[in-house]
Amino acid sequence: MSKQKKKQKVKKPKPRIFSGFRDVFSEDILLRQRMIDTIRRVYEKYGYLPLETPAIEYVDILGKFLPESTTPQGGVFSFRNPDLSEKAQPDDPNTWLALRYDLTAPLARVFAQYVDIQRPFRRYQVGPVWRYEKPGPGRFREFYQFDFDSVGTSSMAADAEICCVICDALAALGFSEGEYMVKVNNRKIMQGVLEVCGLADLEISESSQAMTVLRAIDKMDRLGLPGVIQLLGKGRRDESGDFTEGAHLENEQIAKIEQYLGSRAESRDEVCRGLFELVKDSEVGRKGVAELQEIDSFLSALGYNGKQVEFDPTIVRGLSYYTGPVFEGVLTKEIKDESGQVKQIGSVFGGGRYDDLVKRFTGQEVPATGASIGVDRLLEAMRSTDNSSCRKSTADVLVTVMDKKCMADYFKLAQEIREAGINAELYLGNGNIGKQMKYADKQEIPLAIIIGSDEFEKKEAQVKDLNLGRKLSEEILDREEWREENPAQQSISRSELISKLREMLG
RNA sequence: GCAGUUGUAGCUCAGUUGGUUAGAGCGCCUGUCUGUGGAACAGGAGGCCAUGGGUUCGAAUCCCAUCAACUGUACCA
Repeated sequence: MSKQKKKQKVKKPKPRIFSGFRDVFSEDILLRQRMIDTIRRVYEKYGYLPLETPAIEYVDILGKFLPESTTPQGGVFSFRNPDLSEKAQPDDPNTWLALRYDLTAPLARVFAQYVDIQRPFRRYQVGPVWRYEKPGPGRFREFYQFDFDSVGTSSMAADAEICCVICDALAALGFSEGEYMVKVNNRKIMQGVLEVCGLADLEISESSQAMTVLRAIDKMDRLGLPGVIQLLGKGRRDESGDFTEGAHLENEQIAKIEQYLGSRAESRDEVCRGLFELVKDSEVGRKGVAELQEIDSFLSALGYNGKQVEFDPTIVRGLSYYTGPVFEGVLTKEIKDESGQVKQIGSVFGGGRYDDLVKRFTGQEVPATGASIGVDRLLEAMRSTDNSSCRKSTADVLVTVMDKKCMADYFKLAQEIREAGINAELYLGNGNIGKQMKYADKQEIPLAIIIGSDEFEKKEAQVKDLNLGRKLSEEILDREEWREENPAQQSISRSELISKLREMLG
């Protein structure tokens, strides 16, 4: 007795899940799978090859390309290497492991590690990455990225190609021209602008004024020009009363940057000309403009117009390792969220040129460029815009069980249907026929087959179109009517069953 | 990280100036309906009122702490 009491006192684990992580169910997975397949076909059309790398890397592999960063430990899930005893050398670089937080750093490692890889090396990779940061709506600590990169080429053709691939991928997903846009900028131009403003005390370091300026520009889409100008000057107080310290620029400098941010124009060429005027006194700046012009020439030759790819000086793309052109694939379509508020989806692709990433391993210059898609975000966008007509179930047909003694026959029928290339599920539960219909309805299985003793005798089968029935039921008020009409159901001889199923499934 | 708001059923929320047995809608299960989904009607299950401490004769309600969520902001490789 007392033993039992003790047993009951043992705490049962509460089912729960760590913040920022989630369970994903069939509906979402099926949709994601389909999306990934579509994008993969585009990547492969351009000749990219698949690569897989492990979820866990040594911390220094991921980390230290940001020389003075207060990260990475902050944003990374890291833990002790269990192979090493705690007494082992404390500064052994193998001591700490971490979950990868993107797919680019591991790519650089692979390239540095396998020296004999044929260059240029073009690969795509999809998989989960992990970041230890505050989760928000549509922002998780574990999420999928789908990258493609060209390593070992400094040609602007590679960068132009990245833009093409992003366009093609979004088009393949069903977004039409005008619903998406690739925005391109160049880090060299930004550096040129900073130089022209007399902020050339780069190397850009974590807390420098130049850095604060870039951060401010990066907020353009959210705060708009007035907010950015506040941040360039003294600072900005937000709705909650929190104050963000500004960059304390002189009015003259702010004016220059304002001019820079305003240098948008109808055509890419025009943007380039405007930017050139602005940074012509800076060597890097001129180089950056030249790069953009080269990209423009390729894109124009291929027929990618200004509605698909535009040059946008407000694009910053974080403060990361980018050294040249940077890209952002945005969805311009507006969506409504649950509360009916109109929202912009915004950026779904991001990337750029990172010529120094491999160098930190080998010392060798290995230019590279690429982009990454935020799979979950794009998925969310597709769900709320439209074009995801994915159901929860993989089965096209549910074979119901009327008479359990005939289970073998039902089983055989299901097999027969499968052999004809149609996904068929045999009902394996205990419910009566009503339960089984309900099951098919809830699972969103489009068709159900009913065979009882009558049908066995006549060599027939009842086939019910659940989707059609659901529609018809809206007009039926009375139970009797509902039952007698048996909506959307028909008798079909066994010999014609398969072809009829095919026909009904379209 | 900082600031504000909020934690009551699976979900969305009521819950009086502290008062005895904690409420609704939706969803779920069962039946009306023994070979047919929906609707309708009837019934049922489901709560340590986030957690821990205080104040009080008495706390979902008041106070403190912790945790979590949401919003803004910062950071974002």
